[in-house]
Amino acid sequence: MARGKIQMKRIENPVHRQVTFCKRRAGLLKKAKELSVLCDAEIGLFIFSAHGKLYEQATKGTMQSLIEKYMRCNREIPAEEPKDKQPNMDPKEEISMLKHEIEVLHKGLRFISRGGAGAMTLDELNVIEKRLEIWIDHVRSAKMDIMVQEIQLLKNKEGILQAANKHLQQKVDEQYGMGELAPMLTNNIQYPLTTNIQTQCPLTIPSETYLF
Amino acid sequence: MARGKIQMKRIENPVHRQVTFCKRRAGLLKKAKELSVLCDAEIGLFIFSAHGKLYEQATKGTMQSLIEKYMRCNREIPAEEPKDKQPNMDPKEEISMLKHEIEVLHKGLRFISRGGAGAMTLDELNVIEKRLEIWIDHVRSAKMDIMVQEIQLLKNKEGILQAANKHLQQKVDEQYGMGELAPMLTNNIQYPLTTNIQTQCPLTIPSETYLF
DNA sequence: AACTATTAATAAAG
DNA sequence: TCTTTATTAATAGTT
Repeated sequence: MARGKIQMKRIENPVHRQVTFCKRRAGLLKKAKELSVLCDAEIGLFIFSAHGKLYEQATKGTMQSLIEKYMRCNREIPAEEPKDKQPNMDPKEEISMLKHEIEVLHKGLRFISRGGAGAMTLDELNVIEKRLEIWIDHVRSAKMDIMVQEIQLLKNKEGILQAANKHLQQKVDEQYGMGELAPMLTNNIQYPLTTNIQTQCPLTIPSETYLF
Repeated sequence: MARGKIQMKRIENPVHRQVTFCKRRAGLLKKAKELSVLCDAEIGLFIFSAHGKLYEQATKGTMQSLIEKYMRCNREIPAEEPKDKQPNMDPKEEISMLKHEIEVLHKGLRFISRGGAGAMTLDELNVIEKRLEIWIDHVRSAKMDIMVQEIQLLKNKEGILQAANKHLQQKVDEQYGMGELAPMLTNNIQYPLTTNIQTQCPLTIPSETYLF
């Protein structure tokens, strides 16, 4: 537009590039403003320099509100509203429930925000979300394994005890039947079953203690 | 810039305004592109016409990613947790408010499960992430409760069986001791313990099946 | 930064 | 709307 035309490609000379950036940036912001004023349009414009510095212009309101409007426009299907499971409920109880739900939520948010200091991209958040799920899975998996193991142990004990019990009951029955029938088995078999079993579980699993 | 200069105010003639909007919009988008190319800048530009139609341009990547970058740059003050502004509030209004908050979270979840095709802000995604954790917690809580219950049940069974076993063992010992000592107890007590206990667990808990 | 020769954008008209 | 055209605005290269 002056003293000769230029090629539409990256200006290699850094000084020229910086100067042009300043000039054209100003021009672009100005034109955005003009378009907004002249034609009653809402315009959001942000420019990141090559070094990452931000220049912005939001006509009619804040950039935030414009971005929200932009988001709304880009959303196709609003999807249906989730209905209440229990339509009729005590209002106080309902408030309490909802508050608790939100409170827990905020607690979690604080946790995250303390760790993941501030700014993250969608991809980063996706990764973290996956990580969280994986972490939760790992902890849960470990706990599940332990609990399954414990359940199996208890079942085994139960089986052994029942077997022992059966034998003993049989013996008792035999003893009571001695009046009519001669005893068939008198070999004194030792049942160590009642002595070696530990009632105590290796783990306590309080129902209110979870991951965090 | 042609055939006379114009005042920098809204063009009242609708036809003129529309024409100018078309022309200047094209010009602005073009200049944004040029600045981006020439100076290696990232530019996000969106224009809403007076009637709400959206025109946009995002150089170097998607508008979504640019908005995220913008959000990051603007994230100096994280803003405090929104406390309850009005401690005493109309219950119905409060319920409505809280429900709305939760509804937003549900909306976000739907977004995620659909595959993240739509557009969301970083904050919305953060909320969703928290929501996922809460849901995982709820499901886990329910499963934990069931398992704890089951373990308790098994422990109880074990106790009963051990008690029965002990009694039976005692009886057996007494029977064997009859040769030297007269039987002390001959009342035929029935032990229903070995018959009523169900070995089958009400739930199967495979260690590889988790929440999703 | 300021200047200025040129080019680019565009207001008004067709 | 699209094209043309007269004019202004933007700006590349220079100081």
